[in-house]
Amino acid sequence: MKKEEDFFQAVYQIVRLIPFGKVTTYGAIAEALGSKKSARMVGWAMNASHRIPDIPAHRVVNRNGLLTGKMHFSTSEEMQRKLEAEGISVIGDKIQDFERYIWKPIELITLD
DNA sequence: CCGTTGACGCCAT
DNA sequence: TATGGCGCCAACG
Repeated sequence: MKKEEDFFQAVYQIVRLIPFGKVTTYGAIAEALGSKKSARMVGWAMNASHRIPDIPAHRVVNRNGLLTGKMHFSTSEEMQRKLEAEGISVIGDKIQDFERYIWKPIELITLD
Protein backbone atom coordinates (compact mmCIF):
# COMPACT_ATOMS: atom_id res chain seq x y z
CA MET A 1 0.00 0.00 0.00
CA LYS A 2 1.56 3.26 -1.11
CA LYS A 3 1.39 6.37 1.05
CA GLU A 4 -0.40 8.32 -1.63
CA GLU A 5 -3.21 5.80 -1.43
CA ASP A 6 -3.38 6.19 2.32
CA PHE A 7 -4.20 9.85 1.85
CA PHE A 8 -7.06 8.95 -0.46
CA GLN A 9 -8.37 6.32 1.93
CA ALA A 10 -8.17 8.71 4.88
CA VAL A 11 -10.30 11.24 3.02
CA TYR A 12 -12.82 8.62 1.94
CA GLN A 13 -13.06 7.21 5.44
CA ILE A 14 -13.92 10.62 6.89
CA VAL A 15 -16.49 11.28 4.18
CA ARG A 16 -18.14 7.98 4.98
CA LEU A 17 -18.42 9.09 8.62
CA ILE A 18 -20.52 12.15 7.78
CA PRO A 19 -23.96 11.55 9.35
CA PHE A 20 -27.13 11.53 7.26
CA GLY A 21 -28.51 15.04 6.96
CA LYS A 22 -25.15 16.62 7.80
CA VAL A 23 -22.37 18.17 5.69
CA THR A 24 -18.71 19.09 6.13
CA THR A 25 -16.10 21.12 4.28
CA TYR A 26 -12.87 20.41 2.41
CA GLY A 27 -11.00 22.53 4.92
CA ALA A 28 -12.46 20.66 7.88
CA ILE A 29 -11.35 17.34 6.41
CA ALA A 30 -7.89 18.74 5.68
CA GLU A 31 -7.68 19.94 9.26
CA ALA A 32 -8.64 16.52 10.58
CA LEU A 33 -5.85 15.03 8.47
CA GLY A 34 -3.38 17.48 9.99
CA SER A 35 -2.95 19.54 6.84
CA LYS A 36 -5.26 22.48 7.42
CA LYS A 37 -3.80 24.45 4.52
CA SER A 38 -4.13 21.61 2.05
CA ALA A 39 -7.85 21.78 1.41
CA ARG A 40 -7.06 21.60 -2.30
CA MET A 41 -5.62 18.15 -1.83
CA VAL A 42 -8.92 17.04 -0.31
CA GLY A 43 -10.73 18.31 -3.37
CA TRP A 44 -8.17 16.49 -5.47
CA ALA A 45 -8.91 13.26 -3.60
CA MET A 46 -12.65 13.79 -3.95
CA ASN A 47 -12.25 14.16 -7.70
CA ALA A 48 -10.95 10.59 -7.73
CA SER A 49 -13.66 9.30 -5.38
CA HIS A 50 -15.97 8.39 -8.25
CA ARG A 51 -14.33 5.02 -8.66
CA ILE A 52 -14.93 4.24 -4.99
CA PRO A 53 -18.41 2.91 -4.00
CA ASP A 54 -20.49 4.31 -1.12
CA ILE A 55 -18.91 7.74 -0.95
CA PRO A 56 -21.48 10.45 -0.03
CA ALA A 57 -19.54 13.12 -1.88
CA HIS A 58 -22.60 15.38 -1.93
CA ARG A 59 -22.10 16.00 1.79
CA VAL A 60 -18.80 17.78 1.16
CA VAL A 61 -19.02 21.45 0.22
CA ASN A 62 -16.75 24.46 0.50
CA ARG A 63 -16.54 26.68 3.58
CA ASN A 64 -19.33 28.94 2.36
CA GLY A 65 -21.79 26.09 1.96
CA LEU A 66 -21.60 26.35 -1.81
CA LEU A 67 -21.98 23.24 -3.97
CA THR A 68 -18.73 23.82 -5.84
CA GLY A 69 -18.44 20.16 -6.83
CA LYS A 70 -21.88 19.74 -8.40
CA MET A 71 -20.47 19.61 -11.93
CA HIS A 72 -18.56 16.45 -11.11
CA PHE A 73 -21.70 14.40 -10.56
CA SER A 74 -23.58 12.57 -13.27
CA THR A 75 -25.82 15.61 -13.65
CA SER A 76 -25.53 19.13 -12.26
CA GLU A 77 -28.71 18.57 -10.25
CA GLU A 78 -27.61 15.34 -8.60
CA MET A 79 -25.73 16.93 -5.69
CA GLN A 80 -28.49 19.37 -4.74
CA ARG A 81 -31.15 16.70 -5.14
CA LYS A 82 -29.39 14.35 -2.72
CA LEU A 83 -28.90 17.07 -0.13
CA GLU A 84 -32.55 18.10 -0.25
CA ALA A 85 -33.48 14.43 0.07
CA GLU A 86 -31.73 14.61 3.45
CA GLY A 87 -33.68 17.66 4.55
CA ILE A 88 -31.11 20.28 3.54
CA SER A 89 -32.43 23.29 1.62
CA VAL A 90 -30.30 24.50 -1.28
CA ILE A 91 -30.94 27.76 -3.10
CA GLY A 92 -28.70 29.07 -5.84
CA ASP A 93 -26.08 26.35 -5.19
CA LYS A 94 -25.86 27.48 -1.56
CA ILE A 95 -26.97 25.52 1.51
CA GLN A 96 -29.49 27.48 3.56
CA ASP A 97 -28.85 27.77 7.31
CA PHE A 98 -25.45 26.17 6.69
CA GLU A 99 -24.22 26.47 10.28
CA ARG A 100 -27.09 24.25 11.35
CA TYR A 101 -25.99 21.28 9.21
CA ILE A 102 -22.21 21.54 9.43
CA TRP A 103 -20.39 18.57 10.94
CA LYS A 104 -16.67 18.73 11.74
CA PRO A 105 -14.54 15.54 11.67
CA ILE A 106 -11.91 17.30 13.80
CA GLU A 107 -14.31 16.94 16.73
CA LEU A 108 -13.82 13.17 16.62
CA ILE A 109 -10.16 13.73 17.45
CA THR A 110 -10.45 16.73 19.76
CA LEU A 111 -13.25 15.08 21.69
CA ASP A 112 -13.00 17.16 24.87
C1' DC B 1 11.89 20.77 -16.54
C1' DC B 2 8.33 24.24 -16.39
C1' DG B 3 3.85 26.51 -16.55
C1' DT B 4 -1.12 25.65 -15.70
C1' DT B 5 -4.84 23.97 -13.45
C1' DG B 6 -7.84 22.82 -9.70
C1' DA B 7 -14.58 19.58 -5.72
C1' DC B 8 -10.02 25.23 -1.25
C1' DG B 9 -9.30 28.90 2.18
C1' DC B 10 -7.40 33.09 4.28
C1' DC B 11 -6.24 37.84 3.94
C1' DA B 12 -5.59 42.47 1.81
C1' DT B 13 -7.72 46.15 -0.66
C1' DT C 1 -20.02 42.91 -0.91
C1' DA C 2 -16.63 41.87 -4.53
C1' DT C 3 -12.21 40.88 -6.45
C1' DG C 4 -7.53 39.55 -6.56
C1' DG C 5 -3.23 37.49 -4.65
C1' DC C 6 -0.98 33.85 -2.32
C1' DG C 7 -0.09 29.29 -0.02
C1' DC C 8 -0.90 24.58 -0.70
C1' DC C 9 0.77 20.36 -3.74
C1' DA C 10 -0.27 16.56 -7.12
C1' DA C 11 -1.40 15.87 -12.00
C1' DC C 12 -0.86 16.92 -16.76
C1' DG C 13 0.96 18.42 -21.35
